[in-house]
Amino acid sequence: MNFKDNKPIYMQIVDRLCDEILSGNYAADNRIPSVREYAAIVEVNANTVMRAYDTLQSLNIIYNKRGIGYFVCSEAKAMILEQRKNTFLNEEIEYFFKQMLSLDIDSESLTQMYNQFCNKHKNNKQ
Amino acid sequence: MNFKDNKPIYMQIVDRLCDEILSGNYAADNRIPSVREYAAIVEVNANTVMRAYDTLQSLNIIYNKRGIGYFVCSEAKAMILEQRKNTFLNEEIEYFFKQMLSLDIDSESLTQMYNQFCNKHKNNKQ
Amino acid sequence: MNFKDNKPIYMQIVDRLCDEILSGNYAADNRIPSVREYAAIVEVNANTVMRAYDTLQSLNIIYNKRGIGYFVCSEAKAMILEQRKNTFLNEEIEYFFKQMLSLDIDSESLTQMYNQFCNKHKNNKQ
Amino acid sequence: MNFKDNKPIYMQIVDRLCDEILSGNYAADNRIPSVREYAAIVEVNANTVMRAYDTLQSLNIIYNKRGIGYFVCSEAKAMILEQRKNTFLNEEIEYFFKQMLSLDIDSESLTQMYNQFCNKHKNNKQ
DNA sequence: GTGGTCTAGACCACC
DNA sequence: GTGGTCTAGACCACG
Repeated sequence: MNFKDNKPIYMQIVDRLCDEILSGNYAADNRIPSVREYAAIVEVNANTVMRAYDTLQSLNIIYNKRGIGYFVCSEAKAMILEQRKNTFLNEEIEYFFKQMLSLDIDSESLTQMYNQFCNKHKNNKQ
Repeated sequence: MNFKDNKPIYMQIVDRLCDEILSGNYAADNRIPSVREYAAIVEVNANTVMRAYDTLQSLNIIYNKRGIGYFVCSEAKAMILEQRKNTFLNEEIEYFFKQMLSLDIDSESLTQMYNQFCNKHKNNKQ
Repeated sequence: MNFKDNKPIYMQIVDRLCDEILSGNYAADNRIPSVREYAAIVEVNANTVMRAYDTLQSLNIIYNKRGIGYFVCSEAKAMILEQRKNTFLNEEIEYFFKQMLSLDIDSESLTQMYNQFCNKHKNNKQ
Repeated sequence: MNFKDNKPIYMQIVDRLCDEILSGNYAADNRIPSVREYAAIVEVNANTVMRAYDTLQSLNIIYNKRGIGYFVCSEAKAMILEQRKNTFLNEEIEYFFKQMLSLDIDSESLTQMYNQFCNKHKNNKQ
């Protein structure tokens, strides 16, 4: 896995696991790979994965069965979306709008760009 | 000044100075406050402000007259806008649209939120 | 069975078996369930139950007849009570009293809470 | 510092720091020792102290000023007491009462023991 | 100087 | 086998 270096690796692992859960790759109440397995997958130290799992656990996205492993919470998807929605609405959107103002981009051109983006995205999927 | 946790303080100072330049608070070829003065204003270590000034200088937004102080470049506004436009269009907007997609926010509600934001912003200025 | 997180599962099984012996559920010199049976009852790995039985054996609370099963020692109840009394008086009570002091809980409210607890406990038994 | 081994070291550091805050050793809005300093004091790896500080921060007992250090929250004492009261009332007291029941200790003898404990404690302080 | 992240490797309790 | 804790040491961004 390729990590960006503007964000801690363990947070990028958190993001990745969340994506995998949202995509249905790891379903509710299913076991996710062990710390060591996942460390091998993403080619990272086990401690770093442990920290990611720790974070996810404190966010109620995964839970631990002692001696067995980590499992996806039944409400994981909802938790992830809620989590993301919160930071999006509370932090990201304001900064984004400020940028639009200072760059003099009005809502019409924004809508236009968004539609373009959606179309491109659709085509990529097909 | 209140700093956010997700961004280095010196970068937030850079942003703030850019905003002040754009707003006309510091005009082209005028002197901006000394490092120490500005450090007092924003209540921050002088080294941190120094680093912000350094950054601004390397972006051709301010320049230094040794022994006198820092001055706003004549093309500062243009530089800032170009700078912002680049990172906005190349990096931020894509991430932002992805978030919208995954959070199921359509362009109408986005437009709505933007209009709200603009109104709030106007009122704050008055 | 619901296990708490702050104590090894096998110790919680030890506690539970002791409670069952004290309550007369398993009488002296009677056979207790096989490791596998008990593992099924409490929904736990057989190894974990094995470890609990091991512990109980080393405490002279149960004994093993090879090929037949585990049996309650004749002095089991006495052993359990002695055991508990020891750790209670030597370790737990001091910590408990310290907490009360630091949390400013006086003996009157403690008595009150205890009476409440006893009433609740009675009702549960009925 | 002597650590017990029935509890993770970093949690014992958390406890110790809380005690020091309660005792007034570290007052509200004052800086506590740096991670490395504290590691030297308690003779432990810096990572372990870092983890303790992390925990305390997530409990709103200390906060971080970037590049400067950790500081005691203004409401730290209240947070600690609330925290401790919660675990005491929710977890410890029930176990304690169960022990009393099974050991046939009534509330009178408990009160007696508590008074003894308090007297001993007073004498130690004098 | 500060914290923060990461690695490598070890040891342990527990399941 | 699992996670959890700890150490030692490194590197880095930040103030």
